[in-house]
Amino acid sequence: MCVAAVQHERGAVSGRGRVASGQPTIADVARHAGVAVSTVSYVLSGKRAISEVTRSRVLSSIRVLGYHPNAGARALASRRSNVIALVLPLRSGIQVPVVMQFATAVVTSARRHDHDVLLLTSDEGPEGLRRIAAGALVDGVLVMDVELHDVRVPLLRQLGRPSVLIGLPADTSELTCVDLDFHRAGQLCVEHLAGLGHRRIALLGAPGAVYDRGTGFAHRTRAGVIEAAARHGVDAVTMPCEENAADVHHRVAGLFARHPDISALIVQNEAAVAPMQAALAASGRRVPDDVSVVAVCPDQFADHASPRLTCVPVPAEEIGRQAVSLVMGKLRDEPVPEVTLLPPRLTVRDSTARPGH
Amino acid sequence: MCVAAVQHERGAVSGRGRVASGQPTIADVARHAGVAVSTVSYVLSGKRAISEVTRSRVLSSIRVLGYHPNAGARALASRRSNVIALVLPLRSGIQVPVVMQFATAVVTSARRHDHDVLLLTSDEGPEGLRRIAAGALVDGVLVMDVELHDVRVPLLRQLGRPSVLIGLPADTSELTCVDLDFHRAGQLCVEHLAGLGHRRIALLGAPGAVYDRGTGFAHRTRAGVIEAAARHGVDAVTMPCEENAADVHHRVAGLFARHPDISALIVQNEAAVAPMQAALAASGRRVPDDVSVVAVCPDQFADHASPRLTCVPVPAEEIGRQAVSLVMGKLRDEPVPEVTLLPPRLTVRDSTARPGH
DNA sequence: GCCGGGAGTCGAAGCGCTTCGACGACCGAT
DNA sequence: ATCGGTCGTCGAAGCGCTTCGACTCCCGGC
Repeated sequence: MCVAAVQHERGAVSGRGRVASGQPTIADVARHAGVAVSTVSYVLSGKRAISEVTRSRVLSSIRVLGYHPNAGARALASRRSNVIALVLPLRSGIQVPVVMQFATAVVTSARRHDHDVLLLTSDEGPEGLRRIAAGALVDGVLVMDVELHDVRVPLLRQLGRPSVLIGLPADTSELTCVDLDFHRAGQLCVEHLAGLGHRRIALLGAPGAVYDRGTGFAHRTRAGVIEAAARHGVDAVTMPCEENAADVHHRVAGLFARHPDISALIVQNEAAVAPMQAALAASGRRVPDDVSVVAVCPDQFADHASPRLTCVPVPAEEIGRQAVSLVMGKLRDEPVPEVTLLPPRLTVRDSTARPGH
Repeated sequence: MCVAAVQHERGAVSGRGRVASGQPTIADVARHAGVAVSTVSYVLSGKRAISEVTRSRVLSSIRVLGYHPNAGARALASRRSNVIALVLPLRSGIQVPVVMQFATAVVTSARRHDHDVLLLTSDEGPEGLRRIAAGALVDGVLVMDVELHDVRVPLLRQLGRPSVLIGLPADTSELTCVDLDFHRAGQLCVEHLAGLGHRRIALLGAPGAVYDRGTGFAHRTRAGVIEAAARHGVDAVTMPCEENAADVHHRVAGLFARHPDISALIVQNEAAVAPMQAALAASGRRVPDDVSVVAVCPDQFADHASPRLTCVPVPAEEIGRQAVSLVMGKLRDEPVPEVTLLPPRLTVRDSTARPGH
């Protein structure tokens, strides 16, 4: 009906001369549909009852005009940006594919909750978090690669915005954390190997730097391995392991020199798997005939290796999904558990067997 | 001076009863510093001259109150969100570490330009782009993993927001694109090998799916290899290559069965490097004594392999930085080149040598 | 026939910021 | 003295949206 008027008003008399953005606004939609601005808003948000006839008229106007609500205006008025921050690590010792899977899962899940994801790297440090949160750019924060005594933890506590940590700091009070139960994962590996009859095993863990900075998952896996080994009467040697072929070779060689009777390896470092296989082959040991191998790594990776690896998959996608739904819960003021530990499971493939044939 | 008044007004008489957010606003800063709101704004933006004494008074009030400008309000008023979108691929055949490096570089560079990064995955498709851009959530868009005939390209052309593509579509008119000069990279590999005296070489390329969907870099590398091979009188066989050990083994075996005299391999698929080394070792061929290997992959990866690989690094960081500074240029309305191709360079390491000793 | 109450809609008041025009003060040039 | 011009500052008008009353119908219960 009054499309012409709309055009006229926007074209000629818009504001005090500022350039119009070209995008239709909610007012344009209201005019086009012959309703009040607030009605359009309620159609979109569903926060008040709207008659079916009005609703569909508004929706069709929206479609006709190609209207998309302005994010800034919406954030300002509603105090919700519909964006969550994802803080990713980018330093050494991270498992790139795991991080990537995780990020992907977070973005996908966030979209399902009608949120977008703002990407931060942890090297901006606490200041970046504060900027983002205090400026109301994001409604909530997901932090990955949390250390036992992470400097960001106190900040998160008093930030006034929902946050979820991926990984466990030493003190989880007043926080929300998700992670794989790495302690249990370590146990599972040992139990599997012990069940097969192995009596002397080794854990090739994460790079040294990861232990040093107190990243929880590395410590917890090691603890699980040691604990279960003791419980099953298995001898377990553990050592960190860098991500390059040279160090892996060196470690493996040294390991068998000192403990020739080791019959199984647990590998936590995905990047170490291939070099380790090479090293074993070079020393004339076959998998699984001479040495069994269990990996803690993405399932797909283990499946593509040769031989296919028995592994405890890191369910990056599941963790990502959980993390998102936990922040969303907190955004709705629902109570959420302080710590969510996902149960690991062990997938048996071709790299483990009874020792000594 | 009037801190008490501030407290009082915000505490008791704030608005019509809506809860105050707790964050200080620009009005609080203005009051605290005893100046007008606009003056604070100009101190922050530098868009008008402000006396030194006023400026420092305002800045100190900002520090005292812990003021952070509200992103939504700023975006609304200035029509700038100071956020750029980064569209990442998450499908098969992508080189995860490269993507990660790239994302990292983008975030870091964006921060240097006072922008944040919103992460999108390409599986939301064009609709996601439209939503983000039309809703003014972002000022500009970076799109990775562009195909030759990408559906998003027409959309980007008419989006009304600056965008930069990483990778080259078939038609680059009215666009801005950055990429490594993969054609030249292919040539470089061949030239290096030809210079060493190799006469029969093979390219183990990207996974088949990557060629099929017309991702530029794979085609361009292959073209460069073929072209340079012809020019140097070298026989070149090219074939796609999946990312799992089984396919690599199979490819390598088949290759040498058909062409026993091949003395050098070019590998484009980072994930194929390790399995390929294993396959060569299994067939009793040593690198570089029996077969030379050149990889197109991240430098760090090549340096950590054993033997250390001669390679043409993919300068993900550099591309990321370039992409960001190109969008920033476009945001400032500066003219930018349509296509930016970064020159590749070849790093000689231990995996290439003259053929037949 | 009257009242209470839900359903459906509207108008207007912000949300916190940027930016434009205006204005006083002060300068040097006429 | 007078005029024009900077410099520094202020006030106010939005930016496009959400949300809170308030208002009008209309229906059922008594």
